[in-house]
Amino acid sequence: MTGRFHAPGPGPRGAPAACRPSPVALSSAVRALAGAAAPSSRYPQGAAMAHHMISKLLKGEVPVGETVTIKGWVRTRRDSKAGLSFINVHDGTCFAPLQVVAPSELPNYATEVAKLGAGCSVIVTGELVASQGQGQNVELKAIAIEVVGWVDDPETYPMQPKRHSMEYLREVAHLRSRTNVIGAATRVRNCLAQAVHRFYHERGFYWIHTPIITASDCEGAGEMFRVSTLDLANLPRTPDGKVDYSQDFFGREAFLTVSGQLNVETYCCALSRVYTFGPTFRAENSNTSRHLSEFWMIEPEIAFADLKADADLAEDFLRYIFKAVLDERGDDMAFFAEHVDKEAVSRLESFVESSFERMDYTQAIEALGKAPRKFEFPISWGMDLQSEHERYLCEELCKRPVVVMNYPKDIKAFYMRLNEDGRTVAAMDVLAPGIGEIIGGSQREERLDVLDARLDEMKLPKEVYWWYRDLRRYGTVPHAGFGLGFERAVNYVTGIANIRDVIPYPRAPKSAEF
RNA sequence: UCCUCGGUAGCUCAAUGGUAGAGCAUGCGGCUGUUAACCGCAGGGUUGUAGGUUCGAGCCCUACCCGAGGAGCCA
Repeated sequence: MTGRFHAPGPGPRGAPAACRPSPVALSSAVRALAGAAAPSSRYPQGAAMAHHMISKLLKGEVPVGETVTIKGWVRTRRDSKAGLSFINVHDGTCFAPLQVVAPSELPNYATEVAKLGAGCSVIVTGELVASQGQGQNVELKAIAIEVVGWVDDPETYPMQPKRHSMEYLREVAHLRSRTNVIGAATRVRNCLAQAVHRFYHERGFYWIHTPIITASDCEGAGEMFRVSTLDLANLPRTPDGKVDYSQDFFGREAFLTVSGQLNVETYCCALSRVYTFGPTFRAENSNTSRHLSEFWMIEPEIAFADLKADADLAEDFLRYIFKAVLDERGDDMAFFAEHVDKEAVSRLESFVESSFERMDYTQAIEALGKAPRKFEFPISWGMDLQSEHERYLCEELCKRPVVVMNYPKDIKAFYMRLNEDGRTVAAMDVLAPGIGEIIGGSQREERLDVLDARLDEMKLPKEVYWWYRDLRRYGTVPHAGFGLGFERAVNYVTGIANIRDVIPYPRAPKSAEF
């Protein structure tokens, strides 16, 4: 792979350096031209931003006739013997590239422009004009094209102007961000993340930065990654032969967090409405299209709230962030609908207009019993739902997201609130078509005696939960929350099937090259 | 981790146990206000790795590596 990290310079068939115009001289001319047309803003514009984003040009924010400068990467070049070339340049600010029309009169046309190919970086100054061709409203009639970086060996440049498989793109993760599909997924992901913060900010929630390193493994959600500075080849031992963690960095065992929930509960019971949004780590050996070893999770927690309020919040929340994508990323969503998943846009549109189906676990079991099809695993009350059952509920029975509530206590975590019936807890899962469980949440057990009884029942040590129990001793309140797997939400929105394609650098078992 | 399927040119894929091919990409030429342009020519291969069976293996067998789909765990 190191062979692909070439020093910048002309390609083997590119122009020799002596033939090229001085980049310094051209750059200053370009800056002077661009400065006059710089977009206005109430915030200062740095010199580095003294050029135009392609998104603004295509949106018509700059009038035709203006002289503008763009900076970006070449997608394709088509030559016309009428004495010009068409160069599609993208800069990531929107889905579409801008078509640059390069006349053969350019001083570096034969030596450089005619040799441009996919991946080359360029700075183009020219006049914004109405397009004579189909497919775009405006195009850039080039006055000067500066080649900033050549593609060292076009024959082995991994990105071609064609459809690549998602599996292949994963192998070139450092370059796949230049493709249509990953670029679109990146913009949608950002749109969702911004909408998450906006949603909570508008409702008076505080973003709590819960710790990434946790010093106890009492979080109870599966395998954890150990954090240690001990020398693995020479571990300190206690007299009875065990590893002596008192000599480790934190003086005790430490791990990467699998959830911010327990920590954020303490802030909830003081600031009322809080949420976390950060990375989460699971060391499970999961090889599926829905699991990552490192993923991002959003965990709101609300005080003086029950399970219904929790489900209401989940619904409002998802509707809000999906609406944001429809409002802000129509270009990218149109691409997903055309090339990735036909339903991508219509699914979101119906999502923001309709409510979730809600049913109790007990009702779900009944519905599954009446299902006009056979399941590989028969289901009965007290069992956890299998993937096939969840899929049936949301994909076939309801054909939209379903909130399943009030599960048997024996299949759920210790902190979930025990219901009046004594055999179920106030837990909920939101199941989305094609994804499965996208949200898991619950009302928390706020009664100390009931919590203690649950800890005993599940043989969990009370000592390590001392601070969590304190919340129930000092001014306890009913509270509830949930966790949304951020990447699963991006999968759902874009229609991209594999979770490894909606995060820049996926971490999974045997997979962390980049 | 388990089950199933797969790995052939830069990419996507063909090839009855008998000479390893196409499209796209790349290079060169032609043509054209073009739109993943089009036409022609050319270069490009230790068939995932290591063994084995056979006169002969891309194809059959064994092990391993990697990937995909499904399952479990979960978000």
